[in-house]
Amino acid sequence: MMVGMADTRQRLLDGAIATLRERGITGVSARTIAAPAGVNQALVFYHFGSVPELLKQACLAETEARVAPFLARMEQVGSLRELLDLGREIHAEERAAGNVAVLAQFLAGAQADPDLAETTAAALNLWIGGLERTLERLLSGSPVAELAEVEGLARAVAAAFIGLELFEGVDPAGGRAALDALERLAVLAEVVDELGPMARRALRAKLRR
Amino acid sequence: MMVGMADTRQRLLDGAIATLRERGITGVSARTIAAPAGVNQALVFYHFGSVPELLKQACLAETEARVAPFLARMEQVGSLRELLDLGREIHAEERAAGNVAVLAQFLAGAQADPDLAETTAAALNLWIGGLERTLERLLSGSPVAELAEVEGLARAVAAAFIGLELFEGVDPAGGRAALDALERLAVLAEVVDELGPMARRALRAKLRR
DNA sequence: GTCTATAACGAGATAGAC
DNA sequence: GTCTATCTCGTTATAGAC
Repeated sequence: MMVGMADTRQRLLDGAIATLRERGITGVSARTIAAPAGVNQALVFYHFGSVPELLKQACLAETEARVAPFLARMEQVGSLRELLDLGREIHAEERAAGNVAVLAQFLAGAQADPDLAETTAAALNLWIGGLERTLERLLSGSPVAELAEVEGLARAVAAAFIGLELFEGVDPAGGRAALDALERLAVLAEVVDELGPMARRALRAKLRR
Repeated sequence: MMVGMADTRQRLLDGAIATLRERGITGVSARTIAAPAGVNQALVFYHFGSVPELLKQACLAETEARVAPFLARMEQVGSLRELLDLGREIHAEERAAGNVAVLAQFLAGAQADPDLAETTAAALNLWIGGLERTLERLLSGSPVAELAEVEGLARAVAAAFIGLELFEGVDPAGGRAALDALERLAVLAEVVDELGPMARRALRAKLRR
């Protein structure tokens, strides 16, 4: 009855994520999803109608589950340095869980599939929204906020995460070096954030040039 | 004779890129490549042995062709601001040509294909190598070089480009906002680069904290 | 070198037994 | 709800005519 169905649905959602993680977007099919879920291939169509539809639901469900615990923690962050630390932690955890890689696969698949693109954008916005609210709060009155719009900053960080994750997949050592460099540059924002009024005026003058 | 072969080989290489650009990594097959090339599907196997092998050769050939003209211009760049301008230009041109998007598709496909991963890393290194040499030259003696390793910086920039390109595919407006924010932040590096000795010491002290 | 034809297989999707 | 069986199609890859 209901239990079996909910269970199978969830197993298929999990199987979709697992397959995406291990075989990439090119390795996804009703059969390769059903195998790790331990159910029959036909159930993909019974429960979801089509493989793309299953992928879309898996994308949203998985991202919602992953993002929720971090949203709460973002709200308690009190400084850019703390946010950077949380970012490091998120990256490590999501990397270990293979989740950013999954989002990257969705992103690649979405390039030629407008329907999947919409869903992927919605999933990414779960991360971006939290990041945006946090940055808005932390940067109010900061010269960093004068430098760049918060909406753009949040999206740039998310996009850079995705790019780094993909790059790490083809060059792990290079990916680590890149992440390290980005983190060091991010500290610059913190330094600017703490500038005194005089230094701010000097910075503004330099930037206007 | 030889002419026909070289011609067909090239048409298949071009067809592979075109298909990748228009239909994404999931839309690639011997048939979808042969169609825009205007040749028979069997020739993929005659000339390249397999579809993945064709993809690998197309990846390298295309990237080499695209990167060459920019390498020469990188060597003539004399400041970070000029490099930033060149970067903007590269982004616009490559975006119009759909080429960063193609690299992104390779990158996604490479996540589950070690063979393609190696080729993709090699292709990316064509870009990264030029960027690295330019940064090395521009940043020698600059405080930015103390802040982060050049190798990491070059890879971070490349990875961020890729991520931005993918993100732009699912959210064009958001992608533009992100690119804008990144460019503004990059100006920070230029400002730091031009700091006087006293300001440098202050920055170092802050960073050490 | 290029084509047609075809073999062998995996894909999405449905019908129907249970 | 879940399975087996099956249909149809697209895929890789090869054989052989030209």
